[in-house]
Amino acid sequence: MDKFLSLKEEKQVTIINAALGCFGKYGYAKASVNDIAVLAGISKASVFQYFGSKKQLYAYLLTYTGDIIMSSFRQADFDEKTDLFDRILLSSLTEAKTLEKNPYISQFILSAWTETADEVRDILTEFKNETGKFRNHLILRKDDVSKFKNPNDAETVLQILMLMAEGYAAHCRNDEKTVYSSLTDDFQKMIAAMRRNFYKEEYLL
Amino acid sequence: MDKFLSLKEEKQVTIINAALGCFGKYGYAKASVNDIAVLAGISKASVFQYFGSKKQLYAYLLTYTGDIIMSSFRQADFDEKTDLFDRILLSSLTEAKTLEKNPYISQFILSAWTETADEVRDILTEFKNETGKFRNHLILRKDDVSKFKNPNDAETVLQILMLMAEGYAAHCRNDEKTVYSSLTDDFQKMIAAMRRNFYKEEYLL
DNA sequence: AATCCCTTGACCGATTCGGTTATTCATGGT
DNA sequence: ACCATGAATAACCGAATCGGTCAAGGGATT
Repeated sequence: MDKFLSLKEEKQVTIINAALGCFGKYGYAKASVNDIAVLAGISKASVFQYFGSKKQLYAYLLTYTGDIIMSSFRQADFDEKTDLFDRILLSSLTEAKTLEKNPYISQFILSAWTETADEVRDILTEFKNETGKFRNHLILRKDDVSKFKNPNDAETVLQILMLMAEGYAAHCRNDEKTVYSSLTDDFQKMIAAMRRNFYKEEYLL
Repeated sequence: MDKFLSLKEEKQVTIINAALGCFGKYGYAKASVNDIAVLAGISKASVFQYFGSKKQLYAYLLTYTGDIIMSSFRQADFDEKTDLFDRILLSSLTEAKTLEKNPYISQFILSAWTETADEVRDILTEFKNETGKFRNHLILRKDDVSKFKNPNDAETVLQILMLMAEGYAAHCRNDEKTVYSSLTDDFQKMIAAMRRNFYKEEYLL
């Protein structure tokens, strides 16, 4: 795989995105190496030259995406943000930025979690153990609840935001032409409106 | 295809769901007739016995799902509901009921809209023309806006609800074990909370 | 012009593709 | 008990595609 790493970065990104897209869309079994090669604009033989085998390519993508997710979550320190909406917003912005550079990462990871192909079962269990513990940042804290006009709404709002995030991700994935930044602006606007209407006035600053 | 229609309904549903799931998940080219047969618990030869060819099966599914969508939308008359939240809720309930009976319909239709296989291009354009005009029911009306404490929030709330619906659909699709009715309860709770916090008090009854 | 390395068209055996056919199986009438 | 009949499928077909290999180009560098 050092063969692959010595390529110029732009070509690497093209190939990686092609592979992420194919595996993410079709799953391991149905995604053929030829599909990936054609989508990346190179020959099938080159893919094997770079990665050795289909399984090794898949394994590389797992560690690649795993590293990106980890580092982007480490970089944005959630513990500093003490407000529920701020944490939600920061999480979304982080994810949007990652997606902008590499649009197929979330799709790939999502498919990896439901992948059942025997050939990659071993490396998948390893991957799941490593990354299974991220995303505990969005829990509802005690001091969040008290800010709501009606404290019972806190749990409901969290569910709303979760659903929105899912829909947002699905939306991004389906529409490649979408400019992420503008969508993110809309998302910020929505969250601001929610906070403005659900919070007690003294917490609106 | 009369061969297929003379089967007992339960078996029909099983086969249809298997086919919808495979086509929806993989797309026309990658979904093989064998996949569908195995998933439905029948032999591949039977599929050809029932539908003649892969393309004819796909065409049947298009009209099948198209009819279901149309009739379920006709049945729930949206024009009678004059409130934005009521219309959203009714739309969601209708969709949830349809999904409960046939979980893969939305996935199939979604994939059909991005299908590019040459072999089914002709029947797809026909299908898109027929069904392209439904779903204009969720437009924001003039009398909705005035109910908001801040009229500017109306547009934002509509976007939030759209995102939630997308996330809701994605959620339903990924988690088969989910009891739809309970999820629908949660959804109702969320919408109620939104209305309670965004509307002027005189519209809360 | 000889060397080197990267890329790829052509090819391999094996599998799977959409589709067909001949056999098996269940069932009901006699 | 027997057979006739229709439904379901195992076995099969040629063609295409699968993951993977390899030797023949092609473009630099010396």
